[in-house]
Amino acid sequence: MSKFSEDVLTIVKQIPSGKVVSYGQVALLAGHPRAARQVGCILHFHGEEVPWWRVINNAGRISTKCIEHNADLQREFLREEEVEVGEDLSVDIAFYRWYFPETGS
DNA sequence: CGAATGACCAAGC
DNA sequence: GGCTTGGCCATTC
Repeated sequence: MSKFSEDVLTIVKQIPSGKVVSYGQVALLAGHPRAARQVGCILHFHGEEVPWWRVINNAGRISTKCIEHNADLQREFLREEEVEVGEDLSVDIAFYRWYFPETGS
C-alpha cells in the first residue's frame, strides 16, 4: 500500500451518498492529475469500507474493460443511492457529479 | 533500471 | 453522442 493509494482511498471516502466522481478528479486530489488509471486499479481491490461504486470514468460510464469486476453490483449500489443508471451502465454525470469542497472546482 | 500492464483521458472520425 | 488511437503514470516483474 503506497502513499498514493492511501490518499486515493481517503478522498473516495469523502464522497457523499447519491453523488459520483470521475477517476480523473480523484487522481487530481491525490496529487497525480494524470494517474486516473491507478485510481480505478486501486478501488476494485478493497471492500465496502470505501464507496468505490461512486467512482466512474469521465464519460459517466462504468468501465468493464478489465477483469470481471462487479459492474452489475455497482449499478445496484448507485440505484440504491437514488442515482439513475442506464442499461448500458451510463450515468447522468453532469447532474450527479460531486465537486470536492477543497478544490471548489 | 527497462519493459509490460491497466475500473483512464483527450482528441479525431 | 459513441467508437478508435495515442499518450500519461504508478505499480509490478
